[in-house]
Amino acid sequence: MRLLKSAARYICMSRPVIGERPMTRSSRRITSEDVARAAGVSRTTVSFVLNDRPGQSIPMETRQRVLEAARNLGYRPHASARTLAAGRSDLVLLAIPDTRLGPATSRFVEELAAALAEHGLTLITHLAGAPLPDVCATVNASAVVGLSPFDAETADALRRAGAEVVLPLPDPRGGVDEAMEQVGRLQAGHLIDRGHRRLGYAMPVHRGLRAMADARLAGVTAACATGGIDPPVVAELGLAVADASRAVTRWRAAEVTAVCAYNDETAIAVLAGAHDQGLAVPADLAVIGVDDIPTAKLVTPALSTIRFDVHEAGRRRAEAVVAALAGQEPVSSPDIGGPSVVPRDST
Amino acid sequence: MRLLKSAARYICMSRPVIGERPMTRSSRRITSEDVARAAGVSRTTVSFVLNDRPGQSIPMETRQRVLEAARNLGYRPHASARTLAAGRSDLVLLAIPDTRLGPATSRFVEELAAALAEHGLTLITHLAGAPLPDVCATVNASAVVGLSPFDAETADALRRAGAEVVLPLPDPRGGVDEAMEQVGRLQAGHLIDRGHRRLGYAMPVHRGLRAMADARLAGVTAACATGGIDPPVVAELGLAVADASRAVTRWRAAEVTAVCAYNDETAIAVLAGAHDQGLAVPADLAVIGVDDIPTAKLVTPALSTIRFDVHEAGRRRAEAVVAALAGQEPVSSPDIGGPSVVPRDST
DNA sequence: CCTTGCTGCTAACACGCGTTACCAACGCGC
DNA sequence: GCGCGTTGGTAACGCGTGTTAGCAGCAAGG
Repeated sequence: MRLLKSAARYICMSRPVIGERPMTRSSRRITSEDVARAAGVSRTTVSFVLNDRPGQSIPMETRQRVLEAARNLGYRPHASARTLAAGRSDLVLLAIPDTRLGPATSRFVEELAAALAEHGLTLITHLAGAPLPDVCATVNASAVVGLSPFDAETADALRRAGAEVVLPLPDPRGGVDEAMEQVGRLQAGHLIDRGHRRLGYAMPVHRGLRAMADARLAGVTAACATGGIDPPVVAELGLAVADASRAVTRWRAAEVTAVCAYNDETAIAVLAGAHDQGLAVPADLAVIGVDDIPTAKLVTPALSTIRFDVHEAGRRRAEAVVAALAGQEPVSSPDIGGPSVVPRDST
Repeated sequence: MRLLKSAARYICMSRPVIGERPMTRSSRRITSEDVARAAGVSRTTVSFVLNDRPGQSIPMETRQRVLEAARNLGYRPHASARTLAAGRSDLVLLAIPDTRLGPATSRFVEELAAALAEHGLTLITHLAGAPLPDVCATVNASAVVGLSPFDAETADALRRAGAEVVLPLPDPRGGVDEAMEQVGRLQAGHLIDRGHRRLGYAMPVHRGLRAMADARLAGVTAACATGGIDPPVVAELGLAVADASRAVTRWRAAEVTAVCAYNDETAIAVLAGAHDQGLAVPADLAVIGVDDIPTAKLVTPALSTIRFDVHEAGRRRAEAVVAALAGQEPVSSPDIGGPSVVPRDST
């Protein structure tokens, strides 16, 4: 029987199929049948033991025999077969937007992956290339997680592609991301506390960042309203000295004394612009960024910024995913956790 | 028959299985059988048409009918089933090491993903969390790609986990990465060209970067030998002003006039250290980094650096993967393509 | 007439696993 | 003896697909 099978495979192999390679080493995969044979039980029993199926009465002695056989043989269940049979995969897909991802993101990913792993889930990240729903379908992800809320259309496409859980869900209130707004509020609040009465906002030109930038700007605007001052003077700039210099000129003309930047890179561009215009930071113009990238404390003057508690954030997001997979459907989008101001020399 | 099947599923659904959610919307997946029924042919024919199987004579009319049915129904083949049946997946796993990934990496990923997609392969990236071989087994990746060569042990584990292709392979010559060495040579060559006769090397403390840093340092050392000067004075530093300041003191004591930094972030730290010591760059100390991160041109003075041609590199790497999957086993590790010097104000 | 070959298609198996229905053995109460 | 529950397991089906062997139908050649 087994002989027949491998004969068939051999014939198959000998045909010049495109992309087919002769199986030189590790000729055959170790399946649960091998484990069963080695332990002297049936495949079903192996499955029961390895999956710790509750409600089954399997004596400790048999259990040990199976586990040992599996370990000795180096058995690893075939994920696709498992997915196919169970109708669900252990994969969580993290969609990272078309933006330059910084160290904050990277740490968030690590936390998320670790927290999901504790629940037997595997995190896969997707940066670019194939459209998200396609990738989702290809890997049979049971959950898709984004860094900021998906729009309704994308969320729907992902659902159709087989994802059971999509987080964060589009915000039904109108798409403003609460956590990002909070970041903007912290930036502006810090500057207002230091006595600034006229703020600027440094907006990135990159289109992919627009949604997040708008949310942060909304927070800045809100804080200005709360503090009783005018909304910020918005200027767009790319990561170039010339751009930044132009923006600084505009702000000076509007009597702006402090600038909230979309992120630390943009903030560093503003620093360069101020330097180009011969302005002193923070005396002539204060600047605050977001992210606390490693270079933030290395530039001159050291950059004030907003830091996220990514540890907490990753863990919370993971819990939300697990809860949603367990059936608690309407989990609200968990916020990026505890942003806080890191005051340095630029404000 | 079909009725029976869905009845059975209903019963299954009604049990309170852990993590099982009632199928509210999109009750059933669209399978190739649905397409077959809609087109009035057998499932086999559908498979032949959709996979464009050569050597089958299927009239254009039938072909069109099948394609149209598939399109109308929004059919998407179930990846796990496909993988299970074919014994091979369309997934390529990109392992990104435990290092802060910069924009250069991000662009490389985009290129790689696009190039692989042209061959019907899907790129998945893995940043951290579960051990790489486990992830590889979980997604049934048919190829695993790293940013720098794997060590022999890891490569072996990946093979055992089911990966058919692992790139770049461990270098049999002794583990020095040719491309990384080339980067170091360019850095040192540039400085020697400018007349410097005594170089320093800024080594990151982060352990995960050590292998790559050693390779780059080897390149610098080689260039020094070629130029007939002493090997570089190596100093370790973290991304903090105090660290960098100490390193700069050491270099000054050794009469170093120019420093090659592991990457741009480290280089910016060196700039901060020089500033802290009241030194002028490049007059007292020249500095060159690697990566050309966006902030490199924004700091004062603008940082000289090495830029990769990531477009070319991603494409070449993708071709190597495709070739290896097609059976050409001994593909040598393709180099990161065309690094070049970007001279700015810091040298 | 029979053979041969081609066209267009299908039945049936295999992939590796989770799951259900069922079974043998045993002990216990009647 | 019979019924019944528990323990410790197994045979068999289904998941959705790729692949192969094979089968009608038809035409051409002998």
